[in-house]
Amino acid sequence: MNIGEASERSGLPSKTIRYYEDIGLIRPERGGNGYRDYDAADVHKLRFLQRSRGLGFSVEECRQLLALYEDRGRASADVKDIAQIKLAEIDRKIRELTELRLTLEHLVHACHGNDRPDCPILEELSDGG
Amino acid sequence: MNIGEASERSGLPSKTIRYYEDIGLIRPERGGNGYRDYDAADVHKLRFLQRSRGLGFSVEECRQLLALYEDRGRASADVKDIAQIKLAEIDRKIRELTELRLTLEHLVHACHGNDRPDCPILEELSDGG
DNA sequence: CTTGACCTTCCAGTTGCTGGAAGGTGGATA
DNA sequence: TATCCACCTTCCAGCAACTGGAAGGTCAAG
Repeated sequence: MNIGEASERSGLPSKTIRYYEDIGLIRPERGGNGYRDYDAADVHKLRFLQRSRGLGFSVEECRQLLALYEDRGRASADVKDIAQIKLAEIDRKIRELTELRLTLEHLVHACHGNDRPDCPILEELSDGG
Repeated sequence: MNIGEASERSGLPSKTIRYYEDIGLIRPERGGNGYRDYDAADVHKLRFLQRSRGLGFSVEECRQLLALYEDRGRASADVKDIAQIKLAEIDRKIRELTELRLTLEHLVHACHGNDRPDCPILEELSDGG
């Protein structure tokens, strides 16, 4: 099938699919007209990529996961390791954002938000609290 | 003062300070030797930038905040608006990351993580659950 | 007078795409 | 058969927000 159909079936834009080919994640056949020709296995891989990217794995992590996925003899522990590292990263991000949220919310509440020039938000940014 | 000292006092790397000049956020004087020469007001702005970037404002938002900060007659409501939009964005990010976390945690728990090849994480990525 | 820590500019790379230009191909229609 | 349009191709450029490095100028100390 052409890239348009592969795009529909995988949920990835054609541009992204070509990009994934550029960086060596997939290698579809080519037809006599130069068009890329995707088979079911290619679409499967593309969906795999779409889901793992959506779960927050970086492209390089997806490359590892894909390699593990294609290696029928790999240990599930290898996959679990990657996922656990990712989980810790997500936890850290959530913590950081939550702190940020608190600070910002505090500032927003402190600001009366009228047409007068005095503003606790700018004061905090300026003075460092 | 030279860029090195401005860097120490503001907490921003010299590279970043030069970059902020490139994109027009600050304009320090130049000495006869061509070195940038920062005064207290410059360092103040740099610290302002350092804090607002740390609070998750984009560089363009920082530019707006800086303009508002320098406009002695601005309404605090303008600043509050920007901060509230940012707050909503942070909330959305936290929600998304929390969902992500749940999915991943579920997968990690389901995977026994041994040296056998069957792995629920890869199965999920492959089949779409 | 040389060393080493600064400073300068400029160019390239990072991540993960996305947009657009210029041009070839394929199938339906007039 | 001509033409049209949607699709495909490649390549180049750009986004955010820096960061790294090369090549070279400046300055104070020993």
